[in-house]
Amino acid sequence: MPNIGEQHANLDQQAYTTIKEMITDRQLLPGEKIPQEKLASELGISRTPLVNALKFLEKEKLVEAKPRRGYYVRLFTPAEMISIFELREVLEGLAARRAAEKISDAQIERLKGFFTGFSAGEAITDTHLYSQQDREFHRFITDIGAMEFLSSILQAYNIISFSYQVLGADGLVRPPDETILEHRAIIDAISRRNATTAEEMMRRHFKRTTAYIKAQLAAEQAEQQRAS
Amino acid sequence: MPNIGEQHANLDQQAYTTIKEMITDRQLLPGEKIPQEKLASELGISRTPLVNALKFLEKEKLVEAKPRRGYYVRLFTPAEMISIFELREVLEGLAARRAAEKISDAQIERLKGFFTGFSAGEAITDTHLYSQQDREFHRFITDIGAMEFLSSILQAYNIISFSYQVLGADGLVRPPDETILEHRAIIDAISRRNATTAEEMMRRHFKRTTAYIKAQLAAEQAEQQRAS
DNA sequence: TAATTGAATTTTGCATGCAAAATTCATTAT
DNA sequence: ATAATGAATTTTGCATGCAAAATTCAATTA
Repeated sequence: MPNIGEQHANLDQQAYTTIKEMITDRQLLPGEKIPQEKLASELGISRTPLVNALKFLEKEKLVEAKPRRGYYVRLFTPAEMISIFELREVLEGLAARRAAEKISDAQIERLKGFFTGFSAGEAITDTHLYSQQDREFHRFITDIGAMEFLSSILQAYNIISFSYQVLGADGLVRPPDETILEHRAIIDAISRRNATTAEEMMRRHFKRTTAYIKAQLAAEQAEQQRAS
Repeated sequence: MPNIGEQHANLDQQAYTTIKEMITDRQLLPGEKIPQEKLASELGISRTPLVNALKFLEKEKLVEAKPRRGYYVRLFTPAEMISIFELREVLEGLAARRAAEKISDAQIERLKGFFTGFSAGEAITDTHLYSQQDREFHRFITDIGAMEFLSSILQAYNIISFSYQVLGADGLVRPPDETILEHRAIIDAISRRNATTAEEMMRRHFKRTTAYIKAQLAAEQAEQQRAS
């Protein structure tokens, strides 16, 4: 579900998607100035749709406009990273609640299929696969539970994908052995169509992640203090 | 806190604000086509910033773009109206929780000043005043509690102001005698800096409003059914 | 009279032009 | 050598131009 010009392939949308990818793929780095003329000609378009795309990305906080000085790729602050997870807590909590209310039998089967590759007692070694399933899992639930506005908020603010900026190389915030139990609890609650518990479990999942990030940031700061 | 080009008065922002007001003030009516050339010259600007503003409003769902056919003022569907209140439930719930954690002594005094004009036992007759305080009340709490992203989401999606489309002439969804107790419970929880209760009370407040709207819509539909 | 066709007009989507602001770079002064 | 000045260049913010698409409207036909 694209979030600006729906489907009709206009150049704004095209530029928007491309630049967004360039930022997520780290082709454009935080702090870097975005060269309008250059990028436009690279994309084979004029400055007009390029600038439109940048204006959208500005609203999503992916770039920063410095008036009369151009657009710069933005770096999220620790406070913002925490905010993103606090928002995901309540928004995905809502999505989980609604998913439990709306889910079909077929979708329950697919939901139960997540994380089956990882057996209960054993330590999880394939963190790459786990990370991938993690994202798909959250997306699956929000796709089912999200109604008007919710999905576009989660997408427009790039909350889901950009949450993954605090992550380790494997693309995970917390170790899989810790999160898999929470994921299973969410799957269980939604499968039983228990809306209240589903929301509760999703929120608990994010609360723990938020706490983890806060602790990590505190540790980092202490480290920096010590180094100076 | 404006939500596009921060403060530096650019024409995009100016057009954005003006059109938004024209929609809220019902100078532009739902379904109506927005005449670009005409509006631009009325605002004394060219089509460029005007169209930019429309693109932003499209993302906020206030207008709808029909490719190659122009922009139209949008009408919210009943399903969307309900979604808006469900989102406010979780978002303002989060804001209330954070407000309880962050609020200063001076702010507590101001918070306690809300709805003091309405005495406990008596029926509320000045619905206009109540409606105004209602909005200010919610805004006060979100201003205190909102962190990065939250305020811009609440604003960008126009959730607060546009929730007031289902309203009666007085600008209220539910009768004041019903909501004032809930408002007082929220004030109380935040003043006691009880974050959990504050969130709980705010959510309960919205849950009831959502239920009320759903009931009203169901009644309206039954009415229409009967008429045909 | 109502429906159909097509030419004239309007409007959209995007590129380009242009002045004002910002930046760069060479020159001069300290 | 570093700092200060200002001219040349680049870049931004917005208006305007233009082709393609859509709409309007008059003329024609059924």
